This record gives sequence, structure tokens and C-alpha cells, in this order.
Amino acid sequence: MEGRSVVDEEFFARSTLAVARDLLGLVLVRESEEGVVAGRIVETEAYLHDDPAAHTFGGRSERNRAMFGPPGRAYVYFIYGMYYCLNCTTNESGVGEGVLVRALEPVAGVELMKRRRGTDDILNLCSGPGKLTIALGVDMDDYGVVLTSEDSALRLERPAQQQEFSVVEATRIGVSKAAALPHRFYVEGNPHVSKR
DNA sequence: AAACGGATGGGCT
DNA sequence: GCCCATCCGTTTG
Repeated sequence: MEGRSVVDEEFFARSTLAVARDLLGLVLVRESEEGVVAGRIVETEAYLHDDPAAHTFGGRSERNRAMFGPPGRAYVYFIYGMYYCLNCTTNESGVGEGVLVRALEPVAGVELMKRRRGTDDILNLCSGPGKLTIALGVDMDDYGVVLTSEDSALRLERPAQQQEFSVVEATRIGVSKAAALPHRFYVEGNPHVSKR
């Protein structure tokens, strides 16, 4: 097997807003004993170091340590006592920025995703940050994992062929601080996006 | 179609 | 003790 399609660390070592936009259309691949699932990223949100809504705004802590580490790693956090959310770390080490993956269009392992989510509705499998981690089987065990290795059980790949799409820029969902910042990006017209 | 409340627990002041 | 980068079922208009 050649790992030609995996995204490299340089991709993530750029401006977080650029990464958030460019992640759209790329494919998140998840391998486990249960099987392989994959989804095309269709919605993201950027969280910058000087952003009151970011988990890193108050400085370093045990919880956010991955965000201050190298780019291209998974920053997973537990929220509302029930859900996990997945971020890709971005920019240079020490900056404290990342991109929340908010929605995927399922492209492989749909049956396994349905089983994990407890629904047959394709549009309800990965159309939200808490939903997609359930569909992928992502939890705190994935904290800090390298997303740029072809050997990783959670990794980011370029699709064999990329279809054209337009990117919509919008305000973020569920944040009370810095709510006016246009730091959410999604694929125009895609039905898997969490909210229009 | 929008608004609302409950579930449920960790993080941080 | 309060606040969450959420989701889902139920109620209300």
C-alpha cells in the first residue's frame, strides 16, 4: 500500500482559517476492529489563540495541551457530560489553535455508522460534531493521535478525485463568546451540514 | 418551524 | 456553582 493520499503535517502548519477552509472536501478515515468508516468533511469551525470562544484562550491546561502541541494531531474534548468533539490542531507548536470538524458526508462503512448511531437515516449519521464522533467511534483514547500518518487508525486523506464546490462562510454554532466571528465554513448546498 | 428542557459530568473561577 | 464548540424528544405557534 502506498500512503500517497494522506495529508502531510505542512498542510496543518498554516493559518488556522486557511486550514479550516481547505479541510472541506478531504476525507477522514477511521479504522477499528469493527471495521473501516470514512467521511468527507463538509463543515468546520476555526478557533484562534486570541479568540474568547477557544478552549486555549485562558492559557495552557491539561485539557487543552494537544492544541499547544504540533499541528496535525487530534484534539478531542468531552462536552455536556455525554459527547466528544474532534479537532485538528493547526498552526505552529505553542500557538494554541485548531479546527473543529462539525460534519461529514459518509463515504465508507455506512452500515457500521448506522449501527453506532442507532439510526438508518443517512443525513443523521455525521451531521454534527457530537454525532460524527459516535459514528467514527472517536473518544478520549484518540486524544493527541497523529492524523498525518498512513498507519494511523484516524487520519486525513485526499480523495481520489475532488468534485468542485463552493464554500460558505458563516458564524459559529453554539458559542456565546465572539459569536459574530465568521469562522464557520461549509460546503454550499450539502445536506450533511449541521445547520444552514 | 422554532423554541424548550432534560440528560449528564468535567473544567475552571 | 456555573458554564459549556451537543443532541433529542416534546411542546408551542
